[in-house]
Amino acid sequence: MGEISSDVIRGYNDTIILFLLLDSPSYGYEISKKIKSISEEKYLIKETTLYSAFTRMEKNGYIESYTQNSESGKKRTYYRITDQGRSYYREKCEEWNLTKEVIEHFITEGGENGNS
Amino acid sequence: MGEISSDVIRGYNDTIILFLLLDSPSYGYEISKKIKSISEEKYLIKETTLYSAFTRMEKNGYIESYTQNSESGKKRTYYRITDQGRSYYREKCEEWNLTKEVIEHFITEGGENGNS
DNA sequence: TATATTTACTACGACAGATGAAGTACGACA
DNA sequence: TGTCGTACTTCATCTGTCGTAGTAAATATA
Repeated sequence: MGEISSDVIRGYNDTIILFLLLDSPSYGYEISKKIKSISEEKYLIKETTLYSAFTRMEKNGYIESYTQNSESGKKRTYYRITDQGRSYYREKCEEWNLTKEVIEHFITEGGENGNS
Repeated sequence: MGEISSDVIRGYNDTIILFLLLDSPSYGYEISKKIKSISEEKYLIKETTLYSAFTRMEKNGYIESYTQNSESGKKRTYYRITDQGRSYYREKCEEWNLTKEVIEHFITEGGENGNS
């Protein structure tokens, strides 16, 4: 079920969100649904986590917001990735590869290794 | 240099420490040196992070401490992993594999993908 | 012998990101 | 009429990390 602890993902929520903005602007609800489906239900981002990430990233210049009415007339806040956001995303991808390598030195695969 | 951000490692410091206790008890200073060398200088855990992890994990029952004098007569606090600690470690290894899979859905390798 | 460095911690306060709880508001559907 | 889905916002709390600082003994260097 929801096996993934938040402390693990913590450093990557911004990256995940930016990934979903690479091709076109989007908004909170849509992004949360996409995270759910792309992760095959394995990661469900919390609403508060998502919206506070938007605020933070807009402050940092990684995304820009604008409001637009949906078909039904209801207003939505859309987010668009900036050039800064794109380069931050690229950095995080590189960092991920490094981090992965480092952590795997401390992980044992089968779960063997435990006595003597 | 120190490319790895703490938010990424955050969920894995405990796991890293437990890994280093799997085979034999150890103490703070030794563990920090081992993390440095095993990670090929890519990850240097902060002293405060390390010692607060000890406190937390002892409270959680993952490790036990005892003091022992080193050859020189200086006292050290050693930590020994418990059975609970071993099973927690195993869980975290499994969680890692899942997390890795999930995050990689949102990472683009070459850094391509950026315009339309 | 005097000093610097390494070893081996502890205490404290600050901060950032994640979260739970709660509330708002509109449209669709039954 | 009421519930569900969409689309958020506000607020207060928690946890882990980190900077700063201090202690103290052992070892290396001058």
